[in-house]
Amino acid sequence: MSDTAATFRIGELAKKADKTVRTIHFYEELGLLQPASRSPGGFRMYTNKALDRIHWIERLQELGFSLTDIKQFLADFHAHDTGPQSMEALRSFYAEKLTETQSAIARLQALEAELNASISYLQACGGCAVIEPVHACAQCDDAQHSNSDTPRMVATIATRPS
Amino acid sequence: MSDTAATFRIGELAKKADKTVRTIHFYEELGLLQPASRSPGGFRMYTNKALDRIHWIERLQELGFSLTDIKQFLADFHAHDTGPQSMEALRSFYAEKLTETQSAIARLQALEAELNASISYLQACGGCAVIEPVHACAQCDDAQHSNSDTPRMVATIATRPS
DNA sequence: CCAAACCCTTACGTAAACGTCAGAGTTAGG
DNA sequence: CCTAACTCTGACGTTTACGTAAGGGTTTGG
Repeated sequence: MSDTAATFRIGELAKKADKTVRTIHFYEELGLLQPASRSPGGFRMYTNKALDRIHWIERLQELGFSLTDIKQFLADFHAHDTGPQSMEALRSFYAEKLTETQSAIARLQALEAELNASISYLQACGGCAVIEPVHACAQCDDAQHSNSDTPRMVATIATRPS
Repeated sequence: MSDTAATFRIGELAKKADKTVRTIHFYEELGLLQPASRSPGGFRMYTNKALDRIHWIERLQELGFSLTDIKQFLADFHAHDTGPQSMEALRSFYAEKLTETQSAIARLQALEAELNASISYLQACGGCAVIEPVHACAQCDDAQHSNSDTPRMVATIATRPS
């Protein structure tokens, strides 16, 4: 964990987090991230905790959360004030996303399979199916691809502009 | 494949495809889908090929394509006019997305693992870590979770609003 | 103390993928 | 032929996650 208590300004935080200054401002507007303090002149000062927070936000975004989802969660989280309640909020928040993530993985794997099928089909065939219906394909009218198993992702696109 | 040559109006297509009429209009604006014909009065008339096309678009969207990506591809595709060239365009289009899909799967699996770790951590601990630093946790200061292996997705959120 | 490099707030701009009227014409059933 | 249900073409609205610029102050190295 990032643990030195030094503070720095927004530009440096932006660099460390690989985000723009505007993005950090924006997170603050949404209530996702507060500076640890302000300089005498009004500059936002951050510690490394802000960096952790940004990384956390990034992860949640990768999981498919919108920033407003995250904002909502933070509200819920700080609403209950006892530890176990908050932890339960966090746990169920994660649990819900876990199942969504798992089904997302399953969907992508199905699509991966379809892509593989389409690609090898296209490699086997000389391009015939793309323009003409499969049965008009002369050079590869064999077991490689019978009339019936043209991958949908190939068959559909094969039709010329209607 | 959908193969009856009957034609129908946009509302029916919308129902079959589970899209709104506006969405279909929008696809047409982008050049992704043309009606097979128009009625004497100017209504768009579609065949089942339109349905296939919509399903194809859906799949590509699931793969992370934007509609303008798809539009771009269709342009490329119809630009070459020989079969093999078009099929090569299609194949490389799919091939590129295949690798992206595979790394997307990998990323999601990593996140899945993190979520699992966080969830079981939160279940083992009574919620202590959420409010106080882990070492202040009284009831579960054992091997279950030592100071060092708090999942980042738990540790980060654990800090109260700065 | 002076200038370059930062930072402040305010506010309008952008792209994607549609949603939502509005006002008018078209079809299908009775 | 009449009406309800459907469709047409604009055209402006919406959300998300920032980008971009304007017109200022603030810090810091020399």
